[in-house]
Amino acid sequence: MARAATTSDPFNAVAEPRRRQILSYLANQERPVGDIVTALKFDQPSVSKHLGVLRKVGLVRMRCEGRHKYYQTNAEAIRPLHAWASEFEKLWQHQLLRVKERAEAQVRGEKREQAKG
Amino acid sequence: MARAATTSDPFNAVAEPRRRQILSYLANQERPVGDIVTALKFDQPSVSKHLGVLRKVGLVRMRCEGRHKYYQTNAEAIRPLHAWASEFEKLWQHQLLRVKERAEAQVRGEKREQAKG
DNA sequence: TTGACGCATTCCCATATAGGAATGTATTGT
DNA sequence: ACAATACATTCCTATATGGGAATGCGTCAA
Repeated sequence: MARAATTSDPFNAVAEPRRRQILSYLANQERPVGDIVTALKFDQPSVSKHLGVLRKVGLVRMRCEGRHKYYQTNAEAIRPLHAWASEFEKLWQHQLLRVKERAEAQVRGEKREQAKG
Repeated sequence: MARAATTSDPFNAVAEPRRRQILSYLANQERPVGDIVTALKFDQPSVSKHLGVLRKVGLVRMRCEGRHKYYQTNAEAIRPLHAWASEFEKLWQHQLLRVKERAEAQVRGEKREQAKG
C-alpha cells in the first residue's frame, strides 16, 4: 500500500527537504520560478517539479502573468501539520517539567551532601 | 539523492500515516507492542518495523520488561515539526483575516444593493 | 516570423520503503 | 526440557519518487 502520494498528503509533501525550503522561501513573498532557482540553486526542472507537487497538494498558489508564473506559499494548508504536532505540545511541556524537577531534586541532594561533608 | 531516510528525518518518519497513528496511540501511555497490534489492527511485524523506524529517529522510547517491550511517544522529538509549522502561523492568520475582510466587504456591498433595489 | 526566454513535461534510472510471509530469538510457564 | 508467548528480523516484491537530461510550449522582443 505504501504511504499516500506526495500530491495528496501534505505530511508526505513536506517530508522532502527541498520542498520545505521552497515553502519557506515563498512564505512571505510571491515569486517567479526563476527567483527560486537562483535563490536556492536547484535545477530549474527540479524546482518546477517540486512546485507541481506543492500545487497539487495545495501548499502553494500560482498566478500567471505573461510568461512568468508567480508562486506563493498557501500557509493555511500547513495548519493540519501544525494542529497535529500541537497534540503533543502539552505532553512535551509535561516531560520537560519532569526533567526540570528531577534536575532540581538532584541539585538539592548535592547540596545536602555538601552540608554533610 | 532522494530525501533523508525515515530513520534520520522526523519529517519523513511522520510522513507515514500508520506511524502517526502509532505516535498518537502512544502519546499518553506507555504500551507493549501487542496492545498496538490489537488497537490499530496492523500486522505485528508491521508494527515492529514502524516502531523500529520511530525509535531510530527518536520519536519513541522503549523500556524492556521481561518478554514485553513498552513503547511511548517521545513528544519532545516532535517539537521541530511544530516549530517549523509555526513559522507559517502568523502568515495564515493574516491570510484568514484578509479572507474575512473580503467577505465582510462583500456583505456590505450586497446590503447597499438591497437598499438601492 | 524568428529566436530567445521562462517554465513545464517527459523519459529513464537509481533508490528508499512498505507490505507479506516466514523465520529467528529471548522469556515465561509447566 | 518443551511449548507457548512476545517481538524482531529477514527475504522478496511492488511501488513511489527524486534527479538528470532532453524536449515541449507559450510568450515576448526585434
